[in-house]
Amino acid sequence: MRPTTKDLAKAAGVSLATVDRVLNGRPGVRKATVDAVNEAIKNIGFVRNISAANLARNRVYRLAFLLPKSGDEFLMTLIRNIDEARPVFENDSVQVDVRQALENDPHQISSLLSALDPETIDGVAIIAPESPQVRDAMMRLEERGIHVVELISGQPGAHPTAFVGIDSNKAGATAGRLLGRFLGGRTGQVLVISETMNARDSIERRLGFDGVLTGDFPNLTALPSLETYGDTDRAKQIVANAYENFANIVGCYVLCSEARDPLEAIAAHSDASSQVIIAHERTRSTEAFLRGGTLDALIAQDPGHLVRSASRLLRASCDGRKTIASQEHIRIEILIRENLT
Amino acid sequence: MRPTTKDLAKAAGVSLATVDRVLNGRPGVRKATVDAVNEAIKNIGFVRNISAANLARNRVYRLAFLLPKSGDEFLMTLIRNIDEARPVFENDSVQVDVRQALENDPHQISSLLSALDPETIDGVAIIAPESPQVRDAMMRLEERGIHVVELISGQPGAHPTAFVGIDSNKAGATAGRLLGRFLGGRTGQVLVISETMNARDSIERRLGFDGVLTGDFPNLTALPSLETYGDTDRAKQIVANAYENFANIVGCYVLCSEARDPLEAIAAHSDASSQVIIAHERTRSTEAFLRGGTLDALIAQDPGHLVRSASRLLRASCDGRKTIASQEHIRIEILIRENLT
DNA sequence: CTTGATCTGAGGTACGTACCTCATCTACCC
DNA sequence: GGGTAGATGAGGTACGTACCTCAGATCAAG
Repeated sequence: MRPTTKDLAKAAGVSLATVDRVLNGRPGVRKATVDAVNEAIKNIGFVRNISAANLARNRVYRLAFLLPKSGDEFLMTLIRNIDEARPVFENDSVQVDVRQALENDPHQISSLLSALDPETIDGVAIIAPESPQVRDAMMRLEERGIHVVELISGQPGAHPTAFVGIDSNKAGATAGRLLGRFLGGRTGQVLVISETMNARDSIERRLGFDGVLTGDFPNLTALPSLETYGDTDRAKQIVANAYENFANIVGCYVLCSEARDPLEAIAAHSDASSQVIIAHERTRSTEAFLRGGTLDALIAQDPGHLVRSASRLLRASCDGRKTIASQEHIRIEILIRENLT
Repeated sequence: MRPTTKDLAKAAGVSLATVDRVLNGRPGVRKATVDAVNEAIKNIGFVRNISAANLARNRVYRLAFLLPKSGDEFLMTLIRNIDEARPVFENDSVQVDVRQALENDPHQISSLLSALDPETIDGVAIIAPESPQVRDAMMRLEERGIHVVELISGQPGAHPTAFVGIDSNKAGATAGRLLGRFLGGRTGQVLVISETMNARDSIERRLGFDGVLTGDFPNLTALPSLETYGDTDRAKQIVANAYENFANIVGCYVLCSEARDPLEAIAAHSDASSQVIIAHERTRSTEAFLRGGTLDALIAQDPGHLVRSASRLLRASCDGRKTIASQEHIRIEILIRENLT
C-alpha cells in the first residue's frame, strides 16, 4: 500500500496540517520541522498522489501549441495529431489550444509570447525559427511561470528549455548515409533542395549530410543548396535548371519539411526514376511518393509522438515531476516502402 | 467545465443513486430509466473521471509480464525497460510483476496461464511462441476476466486478443529491401541465420525477406536458413561451413532476436567487412556491432514502447476505454549508425 | 384495497489531497 | 510575569466517484 499524507504525518511525528504546509511550501514552519518531514518522505517513500491532488484543487492543465501560420503539409499533420489526442488529453484534464499565429518575424513572435498570461495558461509548446529575441522571450516566459517546450526546431544555446524533436545534424547525416549506400558506388552529383537555407535546422541538416558524403562517399558531389522559397513555380524552375546544368545527377536530397513541390518537380524529369531520392517527414504526399516509388526513403519524426511528448513534458514541469527520458526521445525514423505501416 | 455525475443526474432527471446504479451496472433499475440516463450521457457529453473513480474504489491495476526463461539479450533489455517505467507505473496505480516462468512447452505455458487468479491479477502481457493450446488458454483467461495482450509474437487466427509488436513479414521485407539496396546491384549469395525456424515469427520474417529478394533483386540468392539452436559453438560451426561451401557470400541476414553469436561468428571472417549485414533488435551487442561497422543496419522495435503500450492497452481494457491507435502501433525501426541516438 | 415486489431517492462515508479557520502551545523579549 | 509572534495541531469542507443503507414511491397481482 502506498503511504499517504496521513502515514507521512505519523512518520514525521507532526500533524496533517504541518505535512500539508511543508508539501505545498506554505510559510510558518520551522526549518527543523521541514527537514523532519522531508526526512520522513524519504524514509517511508512517500509520493504525492497527483490524481487526488488535482482532484482536490480542481486542476486543469491549460496548454497551447503556438504554431506558424503557414499551410505546410507537415504542420497540418501535426495539428491532426493534436486533435486525435484530444479525448485522451481531456481525460487527463489537459486542455490544449492550438494557435496558428506565429509569423516568421522574431519581433512579432516575441511580443506574442510576452502577451501570454500566466493566469490563463500553464504551458506552451512553440515552433519558431531560431532567434535571440525568441529565445529571450521564452526564458522570460519561464520566469513568469509559464512552462515552455520547443517543438521540432530548438533555440540553440545553453538554456534550460526542453526540446522535443530530432537532432538535425544527425537527421542530415542519416539521409546522407542512406543516399550514399543506396547509390552503391555510382558516381555523380547530388541535388540538394530546401525551402530556405536561413533556418538553422536546414543548415544543420545540410552539414550533417555533407559530413557523411565528403567523408565516406567521394564518388558523390553534393551540389549547392537550391532554395524554393516555398514557391511552386520557382521549385519547378530551379529543378529544371539543375537538370540542364548538371549532366550526371544521380541523387537528390530534399531537406525541408515541405517536400511536395520539389518532389513533383523532380518526378517530372524522365530520368528521375533512376535516381535515389530522399526527403523528410511523412505527410500524405511524401507517403504517396514513397509508395509510388519516386521516393526511396523518408527521414521522419513521428508527429503523434511529438505532440504527446510535448504535452507530457509540459505537464511534468507543471507538477515538478520527472519523465522517462527514453519515452520523450524523438527518434529519427527511416521509412521505406516496406516499413510504412 | 466537465460534467459530473451530479450534472448527469440533473440532466437525466434522476437521483445520484440511480446514476450510480446505471454507470456501474447495478441491478434494480427499469430499462426505461437506464435508457434515459444513457441518453443524458450522450447529450451532455459525460465522461467518467477515471482518476476520481479509481481513488474512490482504491483501484490498483495488477499487471504481469509473462516471459520466457531464456537469458536472451533482447529479453533483458525489455526487462530493463519495465524497471525503468516502474516509477511512472507506480504513479498511475499500476503494479507490474515480471514473471520469467515460461518454458518453451505449450502445455506448461497453458497450465500456467490457467492457474492465474482473477482475484489477484487484472491483466497479463505474454510472450509465448505460437500454439493452439496457448491461444486457447489466452481466450479462457479473457473469459475469466483477466485481460491479455500478446507481446512481440502474436498468436495467429481471428481472436480478439490485442497484439503489441511488429508485423514479422514486413520486418523481413524491410530487411530484404535494405540489404538489396545496400548491395547496390552486386551479385552473390546471402546467408540467412536464425536461432530456429520453428517459430512462426522466424518463418514470416524469412518469407517477407525472400519476397523482396526474389521480386526485386534477382542478382541475389538467399541461402537456406541456418539454425544455431542458441548454441554458440554451433553458430561458429555453421557459419564457417557456409563460408567454405559458398564462394560468393555478399550479404547476411540474422533474423532472430538473439544476434550476438551469429554476428560474432560472421565478424570472425576476414571478408566480413565487405559484406552487407543486417540483424534484428537493438541490444548492447548489436548496437556495438553497428557502431563498430560490422553491422550495416538493424531492424528494431522499441522495447520501451512495447512495455508502455502493453500496459496502456491492458489498463484501457480494464477500464473499458479506447486507446489512440497510432500511439499503440509499434514501428518497424531502421537503425543505422547515424540515427542511433 | 391490501400485499409484496420492484424501483427510486436521500443521505451517508470513503478515497488522498488541498486549503481554510481557530485554538493552543512555545519561545522570546521587556 | 505578561505580552507577543511564530509554530503547530485539530478539525472542517471540498473535489468526483463508489458503494452502502434505508425510507418512500410505484405498480401489478390477489
